[in-house]
Amino acid sequence: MAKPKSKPKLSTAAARLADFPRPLTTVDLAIFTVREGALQVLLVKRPDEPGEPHPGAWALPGGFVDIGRDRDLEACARRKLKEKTSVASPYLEQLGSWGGKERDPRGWSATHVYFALIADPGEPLAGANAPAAAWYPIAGEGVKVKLAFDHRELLAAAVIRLRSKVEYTSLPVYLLPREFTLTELQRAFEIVLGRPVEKSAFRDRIKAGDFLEEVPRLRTGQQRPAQLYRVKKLGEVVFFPRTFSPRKE
Amino acid sequence: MAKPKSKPKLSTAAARLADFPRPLTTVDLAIFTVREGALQVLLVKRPDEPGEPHPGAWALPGGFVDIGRDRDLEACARRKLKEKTSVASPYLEQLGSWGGKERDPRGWSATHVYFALIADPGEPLAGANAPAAAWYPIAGEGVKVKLAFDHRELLAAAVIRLRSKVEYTSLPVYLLPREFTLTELQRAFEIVLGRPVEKSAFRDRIKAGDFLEEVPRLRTGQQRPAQLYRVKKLGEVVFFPRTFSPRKE
DNA sequence: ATTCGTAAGTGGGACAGTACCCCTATTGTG
DNA sequence: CACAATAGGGGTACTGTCCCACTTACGAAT
Repeated sequence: MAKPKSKPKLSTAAARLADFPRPLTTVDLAIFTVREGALQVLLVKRPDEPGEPHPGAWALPGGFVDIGRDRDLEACARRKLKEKTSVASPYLEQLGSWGGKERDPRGWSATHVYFALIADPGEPLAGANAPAAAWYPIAGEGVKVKLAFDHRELLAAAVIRLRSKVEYTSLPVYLLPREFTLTELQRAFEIVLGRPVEKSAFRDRIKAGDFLEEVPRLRTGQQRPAQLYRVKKLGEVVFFPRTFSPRKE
Repeated sequence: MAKPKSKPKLSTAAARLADFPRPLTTVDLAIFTVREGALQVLLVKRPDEPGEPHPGAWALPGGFVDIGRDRDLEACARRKLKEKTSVASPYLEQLGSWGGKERDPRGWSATHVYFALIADPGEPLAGANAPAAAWYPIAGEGVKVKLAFDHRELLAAAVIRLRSKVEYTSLPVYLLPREFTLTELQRAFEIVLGRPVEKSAFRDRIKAGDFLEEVPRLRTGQQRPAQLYRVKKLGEVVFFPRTFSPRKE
């Protein structure tokens, strides 16, 4: 099974364990929101200290798993999300894992990548010992700045997964505040998908999904007020039976 | 970011690294095929040696990442797949990762789970130093035997992912030999989905997907011979615009 | 007070895709 | 010649997109 063949046979399992140097283990996060009419991702600046790889470069927030504090990978991801945004994310999903010899100069490493959707919390807080953080708009499948490690690849995978799931799920509700209008929700879909969406078809779809409830308030503005809605069960994701607009294109 | 707060500040990144004990890192595989009219998964028997957890229990095949031999996680998965089935899998996909304090008695561990689809290779080879292996039919979301570690959960996730993707992709072609008839392919869909599929609708769907080519041979039998087909591009997976049978049920 | 502009929200009809059912033809075996 | 399974065609019904038009509700301008 997992026995190194070039070495003499060892008699105890404990001794065999020692034959396998352990990879570095990290968790990274792709945290998305909709800000200023664009899909944006939260990036942090790598520390500028001796021995740190990619000093000063932008990267996805994340870091080493702390086997003392983190009971499991998701708890680790939630901890880091909280540290970065002070937001208890309504939506957190594992994207996958990337591991290999070359991706970190400090050695063979494996990272577990999660992606989170949150409502725009405003400018990221740059506390005293908090590293510099900033929202970057998504352009294509990534951002315009260079990213540390293989984070360009991780981010691209996250963007692709997000876009593809938005085609057939209700995910974008978690990019908005708890309460929103149908038009705002439609804009969120359009921003993620990067194309316009038919109003009638969109509203039919949402109605058929039956995952929103009216809240007894209105969004007032210059024109006719809009009904406010929110998801019935926070965290719930509805799968539609068809992809979004098969007729287009 | 990932700095333990209870300890004195260290001056070098290398020293900080040492503060993070590394989790055990493994790769596990859910290898599926269609055998004897059922969806089946390959299991191996855990070694019966001192110090080994869950001795003699059935488990998903897998083992420690070998950072000397495996350039990355997928290579590690392919190596283990090859060792177990001597099959170069046409389809291998990462399912996700599970990590936590409790899942392995040897300590905090993280496993990277892949699932593979292969054509029925017959009985698994029980070589000299190869552990006992066997195909088990899937019942519900798992198998009837108890599994080691948290493998029941991993397998359930794999089965759910497989079933759900079969609703809108061409995946089952990789559960069959390279060449097959449309009826055999339909049976494969039905076996995975666990429900009958309309013949006309099925054939329309396959034709619309346009991923099969005729091979100039026929499957002869007791009746009218059937046209043999195979996928045009090995490894390709087609996504249909709708889930399989929204009208039913 | 009336009019105007704008965005919200509703509704109908054409159209495409396809699930579903039924029927027929084909082509081997016994 | 009957049988069995493959292959394929036709027709209906239903779903959901897409397009267009219309009404509603508010603030602002006149």
